[in-house]
Amino acid sequence: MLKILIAEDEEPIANLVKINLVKAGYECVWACDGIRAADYMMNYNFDLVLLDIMLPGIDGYELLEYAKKLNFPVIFLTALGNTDHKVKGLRMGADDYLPKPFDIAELLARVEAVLRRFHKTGEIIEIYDIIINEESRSVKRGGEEISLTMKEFDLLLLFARNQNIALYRDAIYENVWGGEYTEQSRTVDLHVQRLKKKLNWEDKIVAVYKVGYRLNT
Amino acid sequence: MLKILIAEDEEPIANLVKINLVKAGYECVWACDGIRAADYMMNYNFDLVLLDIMLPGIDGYELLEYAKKLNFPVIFLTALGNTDHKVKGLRMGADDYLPKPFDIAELLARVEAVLRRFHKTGEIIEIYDIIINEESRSVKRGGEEISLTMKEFDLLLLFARNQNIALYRDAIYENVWGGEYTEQSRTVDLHVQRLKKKLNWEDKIVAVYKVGYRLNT
DNA sequence: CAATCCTGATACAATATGGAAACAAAATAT
DNA sequence: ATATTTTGTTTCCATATTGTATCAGGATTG
Repeated sequence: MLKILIAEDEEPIANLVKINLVKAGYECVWACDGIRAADYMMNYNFDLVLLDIMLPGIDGYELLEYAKKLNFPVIFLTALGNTDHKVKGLRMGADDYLPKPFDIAELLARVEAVLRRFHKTGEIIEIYDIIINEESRSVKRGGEEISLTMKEFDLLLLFARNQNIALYRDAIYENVWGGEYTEQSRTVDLHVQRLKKKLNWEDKIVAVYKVGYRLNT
Repeated sequence: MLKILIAEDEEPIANLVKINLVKAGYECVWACDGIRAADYMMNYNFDLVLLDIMLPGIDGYELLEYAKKLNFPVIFLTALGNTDHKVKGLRMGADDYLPKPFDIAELLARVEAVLRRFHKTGEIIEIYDIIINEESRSVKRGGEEISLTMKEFDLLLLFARNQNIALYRDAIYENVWGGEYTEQSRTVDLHVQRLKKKLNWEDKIVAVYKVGYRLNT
């Protein structure tokens, strides 16, 4: 799930933002001053930072610089009409800004736009203790990469997208291999077995008699 | 020189914008209606399009779509307060918007920001202990310059902009070399190897079997 | 419960791939 | 013009991957 840091001192605004972002499916953390914001950035990984430029504690521009150094995209919030702030912020590498008071629909649109721009939206699927990253074609368990071959990865992706659904062999074959499935080929079986072994999922991907396989979650 | 298309029917506004952009060092072309704008886009290459959404001739959203298809970044101009337009435009892939009447300083800042975002202008990227300076086309590690050839640098830039993403060989080839990728060419592999060796990144740029390569960060 | 049909496991063969080195061609500098 | 650097092709080779064959053990069905 995508994680957003809200650095904003006015609690009502922060709450409004948080409620709407959570509703839209993001995980939110609120920092009510500059110190806390810096602290969070130091210790956690965020996909986006919403930064009020007039924050008590630390200068907003310093925080902006810090966020950029950590490669967090930043949308900063500022009072309407204060062109100086807008301009300076954008010059310093903020990825967007939002003038207060803002429209929630606009906030969401901008958040989405920035996340898309930063490739944060590529599909990432978590199943049990495994994280599948489609863009990087990598699979990790507790930070450790599990090396899969191309077919194995495609197969896993198929299962991940069809959890708890019994997949027919011919469907699997056509999805992963692309050609026509011939009855007596054991290719699918073999690859499923190899995948199961690599992931230690002997009990999670199960054979469905006369049909194919299913990933239980 | 960077080339900007101004699609705007009100001549005074168009002029104001043009004068200021030219002063800032951009080359400008003015299109006073949708037909002309589409015509220009078809025949010339722009680094940015400023698009008034309420243009006579062709629907602004259609033009937006067309510009995105041609990979031109778009900032669209709209009357203040019209959130619907803002949101719809951003959702449709506009890269920014500017509410009219706008401040010239803000216009310039947004233009710069979008151009920067689209790599139309110099950029500095840090990865591990390496600093990549796009403008000077130099790469440094702890103050020491690492001398890369042109292709190596372009390749590194591509990886730097797509960290943790598995890049297909054909995509790499088309990005760096520009032509059509032929299956049996080992050019990409060779240059990746040379780059890895020069940077001591044997473990950071990894081969993704049957796909291409990926820079892990 | 037995006959039959699946699936799991293993071994092995074939194939494709990426790393490395050598070399040739083209571009650039001297 | 010559030397040097950069770029791209070719070739070889170890190795990863993929697919087939085979057999043994289970599940299913009547």
